[in-house]
Amino acid sequence: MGNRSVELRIYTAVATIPSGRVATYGQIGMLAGLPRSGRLVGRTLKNLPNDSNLPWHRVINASGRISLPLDSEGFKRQKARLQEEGLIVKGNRISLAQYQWQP
DNA sequence: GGAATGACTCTTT
DNA sequence: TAAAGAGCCATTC
Repeated sequence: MGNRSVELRIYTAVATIPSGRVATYGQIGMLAGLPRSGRLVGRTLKNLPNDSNLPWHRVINASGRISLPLDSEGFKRQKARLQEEGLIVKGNRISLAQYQWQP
């Protein structure tokens, strides 16, 4: 098994989230082989280039909410993309019971 | 090596 | 349901 950077493993995990579903930061950490690394996952996604085609918008926090500031551009983009995929987003809330990805 | 950092999470109030 | 506290991890300085 070749050693891949933490960054790359997180990217790979995020890329597997299917359209119309969401995963939590902690969940992505687990899938990337980095348990309890939610904060790390969030920090890594923040550093993504704007032109990245990674489905970062499908990652939300364990409370079922978008973790970006409500008034930020990032928040608007994430919410819009999720809605485009058919999810119901009320304010910054999303139903994990209904949309959380179960790998 | 030690301290600070962040798109987090779990438990307890 | 919301708020506060402590815990966690890799990266950066």
